[in-house]
Amino acid sequence: MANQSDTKTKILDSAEKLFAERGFSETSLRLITSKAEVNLASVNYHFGSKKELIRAVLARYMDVFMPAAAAAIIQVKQQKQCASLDDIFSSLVSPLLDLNTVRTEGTLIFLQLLGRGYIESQGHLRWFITTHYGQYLTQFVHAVAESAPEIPAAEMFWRLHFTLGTVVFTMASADALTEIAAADFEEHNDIEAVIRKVIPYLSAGVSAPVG
Amino acid sequence: MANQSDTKTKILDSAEKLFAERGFSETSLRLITSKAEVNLASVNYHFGSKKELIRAVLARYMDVFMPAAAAAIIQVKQQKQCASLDDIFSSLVSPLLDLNTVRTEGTLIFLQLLGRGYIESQGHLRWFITTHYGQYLTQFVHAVAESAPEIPAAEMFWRLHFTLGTVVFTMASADALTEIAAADFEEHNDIEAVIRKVIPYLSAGVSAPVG
DNA sequence: GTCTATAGAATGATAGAC
DNA sequence: GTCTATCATTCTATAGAC
Repeated sequence: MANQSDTKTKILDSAEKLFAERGFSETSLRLITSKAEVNLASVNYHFGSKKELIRAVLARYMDVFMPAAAAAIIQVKQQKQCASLDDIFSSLVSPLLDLNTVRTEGTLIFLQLLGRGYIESQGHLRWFITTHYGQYLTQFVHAVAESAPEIPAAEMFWRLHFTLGTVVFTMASADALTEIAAADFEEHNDIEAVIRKVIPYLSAGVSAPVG
Repeated sequence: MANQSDTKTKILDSAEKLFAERGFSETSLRLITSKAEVNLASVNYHFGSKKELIRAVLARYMDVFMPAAAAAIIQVKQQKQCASLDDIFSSLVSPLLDLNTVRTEGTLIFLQLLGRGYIESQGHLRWFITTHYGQYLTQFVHAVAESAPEIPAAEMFWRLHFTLGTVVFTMASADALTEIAAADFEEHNDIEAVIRKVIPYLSAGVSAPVG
């Protein structure tokens, strides 16, 4: 009991980093436990299975981010009666960057995990996210729809998924991209700089004239 | 020798489908050969290894698509002296859809493979693409940059990667998304419809005012 | 709660007969 | 060029001692 949460946390810390970098199926429990310096069997003792470990890793971020994001959106809608798309997207920057204070590289890891989960999973993660955090997602969709009332709902459905794709893919390759940008353009971007770059792109895309 | 290309083709046909659906590492050689109704050992006989099979699958599409895309861009630039971003992106639609005539679901499979390759690979596929098809990529980047001269080169680098992310992510989840759209909005989209939907989003994003 | 040891299943790859 | 048989490795998961 003494070191329970210590071992559990060591596993989570080690796992989230490796999952974000290499993907879920490319990361073995052996790698996780050796980096965490705990015994292989402890994963199954504390989490039951690899699948449940994956969900626990994601939940630790979602439980922090989702309520914070919801509060930020409510706040921006109170301050401006007609919040723009840029306002809505920008309001998410603080909750995202606050994840860096919770854990080293928290923002990057969270977004990479989200991307991996969306693309890799055969459904169990998508199901986990929508059933556990569906209320927040609905709230976000409504806020965006309000800010771009000229876009029909069906079109908005597609554009929000385009947006998710842009963010998730960018974050999954963020390390490689910042490296190339540094070499080719002598730009030195951290995660916040990348987020700030992507927002104008997203806003313009979501509110583009309907073909 | 008699059935050489027959077996080789059966393997490629079976592999590309499975790779696109499930990803590379989630697809075993056993699954590929059993669906292709060939012997397990034939993969290593014809391709040498799983890695080389993956490259061969991608190359079969790239060798068709890349020259066609290059020709389409040259053509649109000849017809209009000031081709817009929309013109450039739209010129790629035909080469993409022509892949459907080469193979059933060719367009979707190609784009899904591209996305999987970009995200999953630890470098060998990215290296393969840039060394074998780098000339085409450079040409494409130049064409886009010409059509949006107000965007600085470094910013354009980022926006083109945002664009790539949007496209490959959308295609990787295209099946799920069209299903949801059909259920929720009674929209029935094929791959061409999805491509036509994404182009305005991309054009607006790439040419968005620089923050 | 943590450890060793191992079961049990799956994988990529290959040797060698035909 | 195709087959069977198998090797060597890796993986998740668990039983049982401490």
